Amino acid sequence: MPRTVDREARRRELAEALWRVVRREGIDGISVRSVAAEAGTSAGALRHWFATQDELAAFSLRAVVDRVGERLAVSLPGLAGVEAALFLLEQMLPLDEQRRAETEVYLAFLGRPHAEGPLREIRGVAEAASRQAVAAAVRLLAGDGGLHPDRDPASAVDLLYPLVDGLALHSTLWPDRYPAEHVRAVLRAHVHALAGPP
Amino acid sequence: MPRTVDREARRRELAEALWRVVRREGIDGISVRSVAAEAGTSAGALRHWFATQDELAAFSLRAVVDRVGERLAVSLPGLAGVEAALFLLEQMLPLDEQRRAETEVYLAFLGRPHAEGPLREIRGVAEAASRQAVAAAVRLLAGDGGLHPDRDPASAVDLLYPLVDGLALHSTLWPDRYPAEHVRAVLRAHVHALAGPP
DNA sequence: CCTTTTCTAACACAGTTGTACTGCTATGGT
DNA sequence: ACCATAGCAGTACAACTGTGTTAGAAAAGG
Repeated sequence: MPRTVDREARRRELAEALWRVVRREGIDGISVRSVAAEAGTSAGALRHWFATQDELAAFSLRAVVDRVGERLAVSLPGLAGVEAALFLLEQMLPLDEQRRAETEVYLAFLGRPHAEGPLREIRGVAEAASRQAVAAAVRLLAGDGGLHPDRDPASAVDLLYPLVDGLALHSTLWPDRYPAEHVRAVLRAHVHALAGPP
Repeated sequence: MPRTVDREARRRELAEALWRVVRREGIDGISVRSVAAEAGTSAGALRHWFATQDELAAFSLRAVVDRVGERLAVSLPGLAGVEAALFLLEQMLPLDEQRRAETEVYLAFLGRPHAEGPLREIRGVAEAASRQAVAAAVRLLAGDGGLHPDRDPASAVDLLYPLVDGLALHSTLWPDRYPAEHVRAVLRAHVHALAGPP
């Protein structure tokens, strides 16, 4: 048998090259050739792994979404109540280099609101997952006295969810004005306030 | 002298053609030819008004930002306190067709966080203006008993500002899941809550 | 060592892109 | 009436794009 390569790992590797191009040059910077060069290979080789450019883009975006999803699915490291909820929410914020990369790439793919096709579908999944993660965080709060009994969990999610994405957006676009500590502080302040009466 | 055209109006007209292309096909849909066709003219004519594509893009984005800015600067129509604050904040949300168009176009230009040049500068101005508008809204609240004395105005802005942009983001990307009424309701609920103790 | 499979590079090609340039048209001042 | 010129269309061109095609290299089994 001929040489064999870990197929999934290879595709992931090429997707990461696309991420780097997107972060450096924006979504317009993506081309079969530029991504191939970034990955240290050729356009022909890239085509061996992804039949079309759209397939590469879809795979790359899905890889980002999956990575965040995996972090969200992991059991919380011995935390409970408010701390557990914050841990969960912070998985969706650009608080370190890895999460910043994820947010930037994801943002780059948002420029076409009405887009159709696989990319739109992936975004739809990501959106639903994000909202569910926020809902899970609110449930963690509610189960541990972190949510005041007079507060409606659904309303708490309605506010917390856009707040999280808004913070992610600002911190990604203006990391100097809205650094990780600021994002974390605003989030913590609000989550702690949820323990009080409305 | 030869025939003369309202130069600024003509440029604005072409910018609006670019908006339509961006909304229909996304930021990638922009090309000298596609925008010219959308405006019912030729690529050569477009070049007569904008030396380069970047100049056209910058002018178009600035036009969006200016339009929102003008609405924010207009004196409030006989409102005060909470209602005035809400009116101000709602100018930045995609609550009708015009504002939805603005938000979509602006979002389309956000895909390159680290971008440099005029586009980045315009975005910087828009970001600062948005934040100041939110701060103005909070001041309106504070001056009319809409902000509880135990609340810190700066903290209120720190939360309200990303909330507004997060709502705008969600409503633009998922108008079906987050329609105008939902956005308005979440915003009103939070602003009214600011009158209570923290 | 040799065969077979997998992988890669290189080239080909048609289409699109931004920009430049040329010349035509119509208009307002003289 | 005349014509200088703003406005515009059309063409040209080099660069780059995505996608095919083809031939060769690399590696694991016999």
